[in-house]
Amino acid sequence: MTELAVFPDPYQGTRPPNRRRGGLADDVVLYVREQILTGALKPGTKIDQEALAAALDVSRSPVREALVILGQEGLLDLIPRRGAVVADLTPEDIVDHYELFGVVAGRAAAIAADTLSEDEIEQLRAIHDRFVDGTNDDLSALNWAFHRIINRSAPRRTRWLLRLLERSVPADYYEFTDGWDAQAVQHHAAILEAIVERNPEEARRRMEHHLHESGMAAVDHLERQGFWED
Amino acid sequence: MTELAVFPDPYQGTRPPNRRRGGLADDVVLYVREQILTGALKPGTKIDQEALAAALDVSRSPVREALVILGQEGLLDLIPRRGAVVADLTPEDIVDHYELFGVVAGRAAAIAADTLSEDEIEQLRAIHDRFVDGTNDDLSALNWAFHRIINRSAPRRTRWLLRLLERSVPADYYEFTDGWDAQAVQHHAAILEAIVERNPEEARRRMEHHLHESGMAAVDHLERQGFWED
DNA sequence: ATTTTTAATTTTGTATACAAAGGTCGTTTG
DNA sequence: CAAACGACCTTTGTATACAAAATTAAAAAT
Repeated sequence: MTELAVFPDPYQGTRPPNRRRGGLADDVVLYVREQILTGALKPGTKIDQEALAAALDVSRSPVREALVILGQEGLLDLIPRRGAVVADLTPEDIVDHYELFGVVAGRAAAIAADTLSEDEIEQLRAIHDRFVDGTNDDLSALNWAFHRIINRSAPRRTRWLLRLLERSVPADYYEFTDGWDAQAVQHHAAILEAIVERNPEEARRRMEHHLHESGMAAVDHLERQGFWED
Repeated sequence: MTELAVFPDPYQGTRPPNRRRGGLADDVVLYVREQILTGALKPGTKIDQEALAAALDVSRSPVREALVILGQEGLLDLIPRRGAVVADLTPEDIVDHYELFGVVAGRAAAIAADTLSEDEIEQLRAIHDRFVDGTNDDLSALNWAFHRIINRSAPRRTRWLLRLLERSVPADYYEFTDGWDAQAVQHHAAILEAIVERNPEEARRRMEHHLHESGMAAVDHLERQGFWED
């Protein structure tokens, strides 16, 4: 409709024809979140509900639900009666976010050191070995699997928060570039060791350190990608 | 409409006549959240959108947005195509939640010990003094003010998470009953002391301890209130 | 009598319609 | 010329309408 291509609409008709898992709102969330986290949508940009709906070929109902979700995630500022605006996402925000991620994931790691069964620790080691090897598999998937085993030992509310923190930050976009994967291997090895030794406090410290460094890597990568240009 | 009074509708016509701050969705969120956190709505209860809309005399549009928000807060489970159900909220969940609150507020306290100005520390002491006194003011408000000074020294994302964690848990309902206020005074004094001494790690530890004990008090109080009866 | 099938009903998800607040732009007035 | 006002247009928030999935009830079959 409008010639201002805020939503270039690469998804036109791309949605799987018949089968649909969640609702349309989920699609909208995924789309807008990606736009924000890749830097396509800059902070301060106003979200035009109508335009977004048109771009994704849905009505404003699912769009509005999506905006509410992204607002809760802190990616959008929802100002009553005047719409949604892309929230600021400064380097400080990223660092802070990963620091929070650190204290929560650290808690999970401490619990894991206390409660993981020998069998689960063995699984963890197996995944880590393939991670060290690095040639065979998708590193991102292995990284995810490693953290998953640790995190699922945490109680429900902690898992809930970890999922929330995981979603609302650039992740897949930066991981395993440059020498980061080598760093991550080191970190994972140290965490695994602390868990094997049943040392919760050390596991916590090392997980916090891991996430701290992840935050630095993320900021670094985003800067190089020109995320904060213009 | 229906004789099954799932939503007894005490709010009928109670909304301020003309002035409205947020949207209707906020009202619905407040209402349902209160119902859940006071135990009026038990875990597993299905939320009937139509009935809720009728009870609050709004349409389903704001109701659906409210349900999305409460889903994000973890108070409701939203199952696609089959609606919203009140999420489980076991003693373990409460304890876990306060533990998370602890690590995040602990981070804020550590930052406060590092960065609060002398002037802000003086404000903190003043509020604490009135808190100790206890006779003049609303303890709940003073408690809030105390934590607010500490929390606002934290970076943006941390403040965001603290707000989220604050909302989605029983708080006002239990605080300052029995001997809890005496406990809280002790805790606050210890935290203040660590901040005055510019000792971040001690401030963090004491804040974590404070929130840990708060969680215990919350569970204790909820149990006595019959929150988990039936 | 119990289970399976199928038709009817309810309830959700999505689209559309409408009212009101917000923003825009030109005009007026100091 | 700048600030203030006002008519017009846009966008949001809310209500309603409609289609499809899910649930319930009834009927049929084992």
